[in-house]
Amino acid sequence: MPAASPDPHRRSEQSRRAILAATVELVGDLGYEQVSIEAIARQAGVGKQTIYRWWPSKGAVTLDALDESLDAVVDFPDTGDIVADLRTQMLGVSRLLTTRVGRVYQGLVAAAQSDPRLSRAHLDRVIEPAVLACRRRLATGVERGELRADIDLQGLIDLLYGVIYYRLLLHTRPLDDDQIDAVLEIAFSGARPGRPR
Amino acid sequence: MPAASPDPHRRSEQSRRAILAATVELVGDLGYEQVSIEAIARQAGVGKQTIYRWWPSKGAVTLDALDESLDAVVDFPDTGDIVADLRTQMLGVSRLLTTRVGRVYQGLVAAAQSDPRLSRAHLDRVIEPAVLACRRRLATGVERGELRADIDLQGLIDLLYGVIYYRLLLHTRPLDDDQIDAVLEIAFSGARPGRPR
Amino acid sequence: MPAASPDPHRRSEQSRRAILAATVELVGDLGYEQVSIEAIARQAGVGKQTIYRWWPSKGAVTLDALDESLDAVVDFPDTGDIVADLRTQMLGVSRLLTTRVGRVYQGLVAAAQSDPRLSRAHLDRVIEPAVLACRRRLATGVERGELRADIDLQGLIDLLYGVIYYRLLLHTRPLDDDQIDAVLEIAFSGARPGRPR
Amino acid sequence: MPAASPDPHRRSEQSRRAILAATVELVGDLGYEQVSIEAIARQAGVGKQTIYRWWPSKGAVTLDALDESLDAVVDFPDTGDIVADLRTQMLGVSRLLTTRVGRVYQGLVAAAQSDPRLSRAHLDRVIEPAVLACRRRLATGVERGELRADIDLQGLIDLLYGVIYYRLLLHTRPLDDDQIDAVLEIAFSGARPGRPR
DNA sequence: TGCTAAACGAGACGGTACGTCACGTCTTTGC
DNA sequence: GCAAAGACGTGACGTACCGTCTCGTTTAGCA
Repeated sequence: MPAASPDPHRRSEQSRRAILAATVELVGDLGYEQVSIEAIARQAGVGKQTIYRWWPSKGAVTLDALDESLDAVVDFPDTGDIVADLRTQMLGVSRLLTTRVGRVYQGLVAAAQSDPRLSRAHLDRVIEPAVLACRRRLATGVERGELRADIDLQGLIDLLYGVIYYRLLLHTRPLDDDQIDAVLEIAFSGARPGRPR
Repeated sequence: MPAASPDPHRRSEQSRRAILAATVELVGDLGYEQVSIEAIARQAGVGKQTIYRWWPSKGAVTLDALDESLDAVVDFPDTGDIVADLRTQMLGVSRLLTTRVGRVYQGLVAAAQSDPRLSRAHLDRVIEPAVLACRRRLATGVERGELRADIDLQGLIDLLYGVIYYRLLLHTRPLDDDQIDAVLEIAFSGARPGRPR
Repeated sequence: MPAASPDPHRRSEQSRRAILAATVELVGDLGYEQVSIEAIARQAGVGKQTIYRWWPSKGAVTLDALDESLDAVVDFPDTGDIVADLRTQMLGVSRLLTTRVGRVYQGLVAAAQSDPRLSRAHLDRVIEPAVLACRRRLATGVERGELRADIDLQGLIDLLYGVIYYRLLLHTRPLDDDQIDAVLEIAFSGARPGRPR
Repeated sequence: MPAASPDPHRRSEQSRRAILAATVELVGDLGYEQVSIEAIARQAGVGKQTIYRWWPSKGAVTLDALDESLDAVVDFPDTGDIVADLRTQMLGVSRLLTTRVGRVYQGLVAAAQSDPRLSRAHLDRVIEPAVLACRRRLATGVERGELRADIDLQGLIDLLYGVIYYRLLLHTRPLDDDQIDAVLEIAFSGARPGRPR
């Protein structure tokens, strides 16, 4: 397979990396609002124009910076036990959000509140792939009879991931193991009494 | 008994109202980031210093402005049917967040991402009272045998309200009736098959 | 002749003194521009309104504060030697302007540059009385034959006091004894050669 | 010979000119105190930062603005008649100070009262060159025997220019022809009687 | 001696300008 | 011809004072 042909006056990969790294570092350490594009350029040893040339806004840089840190988490395991697999994945996400990546993500969501294009990009590039992967895993669970066939998959996904966002954005601490268990217990067994377990 | 001595130089209620009203209007119309304190002062016909005298930041003004719009929603009905009552309340919240108040709330949460004191105030003044009211209503449901006695109430609350935040902050449209039904169905009956309904 | 009717609720002499004293102290120490009316009120332990009630501007307060420090200097001695008497008086003025009073005076003149009413008041209350006193002493000198009868008295006064202002306002150090002698030598004997001394 | 390395990012001559022109216009028309840096920036069509980048204060801008208007006046004619030449120059200065330049100069001196660095700059860039030029012309007069050899040149200069400052800063009208003649008469022939003319 | 009205301290108010920071654009120089 | 450097016009930041306007609280003179 031949290498993709590079642009003749191609952008500097080195600058790109430096910018994204500086973004993660600064936003992770100081918080999104406290970081200016000028500061990122300074930290990355790059001219401001080089940022403006390739990204429309600080939020867009942040999204790109985040993107590379998030790839791993989208994968869903499939051990045959749907609840255990969800627990594994949710725990992974919760833990990742405990690190600097969490601060960056908080910043991204904050920025997206006032920037529809950024919000759109966030949905397209982060949320939708994750939801799709989750939905596929849940569908497998339905096929195998682990889940009720009439379940509203979107509702289930919203329920499970809503908790994580709620915790992240309200700055209550991320879910720990027990809390994830409690949430999964309710989601899969229901809150009403009388169900045989 | 002498009358309590009133403050000699008390703050102007008229200015306070004008500032909060201007904040709701501007943030609701233009979005949080697009609104400056100068614009709020201008719109309210007030000096900037009058804002800075009484609030530490734009976020704090926003929280106060929101506070007054939110009082109604905290109340939980008690008709004897816990699921129906939750549906009523969640629908009320979802609908309120469809209005300008929703934009204001998005702004508040965004601001709180970079301002720990504001985040704290948000939790204390908005989240905690709402959660408490919800918990009380759920506790009543447990007493009446409508809910499993061993349920994790906090987990249930996180689950239900997490969905709302998830929708609000990701700018997917707020929950409609059917979606609320689907969420409640899962939360109260569980996703696993085999439960008699 | 009936006594002037005093105000029934007359102004506080104590406050007046405190304000003028605070003005001399602050302006003398920090410089005119660096002192605000709020600072004077603070320093004097007085409400702002008490200043605004009695003076139209900071410059007016400064003029009043100065006025009391300047009374002594207007007096001209008359020992029979016009040059010696002028030397005595000019030296007194120059020395006074070395103290805090000098800084206050600099402030007054600066303020008067942008405030015609203040400039007018300065002329009427400070300059004119001093010039008048000087002119009277010079007239005596003319009568006694110490001065040429055809001399332009105003020109002579301008010349002598112009030097003092020039030094004060350009912040070159005030005239010392020798410099005053040199100036008087020129003014009274002329710069052209050939005059018998 | 290698070219001197030019600054890579040099300042805009156009903005500099616009700022100085706006300063002369505004200060000349409205008075120094009445003009803010914001107004100068507005009038010049320039950002405030561009002023603050290159000047430390309004006074410094004013000094630069003045500087260019003052170059012509420093020159002393030399017709061989020292008194006539001084009359020519003093009249030129007095007339210049009747124009907008006079208002600007009043503002500069006022500002210098509270700003030692500005005062220093004023002395170095305006006063000293003028005094030097005057001293040179007077020295020529001494050499030619027009002036007494033992005259105190600095005292004579202070005397002559003190009058002009006195008039300018006290807002009595600038010297006219006759007044300059009177002053020169005294300075060069003295106030005492008996001198042959 | 108690009443009344001004002057008082305090300080909130609507404003203007301050001097700083960051924005996003533009231009110049160097690799 | 992209990248660094950084000046530019713009505009918001948060602060300091402006001069005006209440507030209660002295404090005098008149009753």
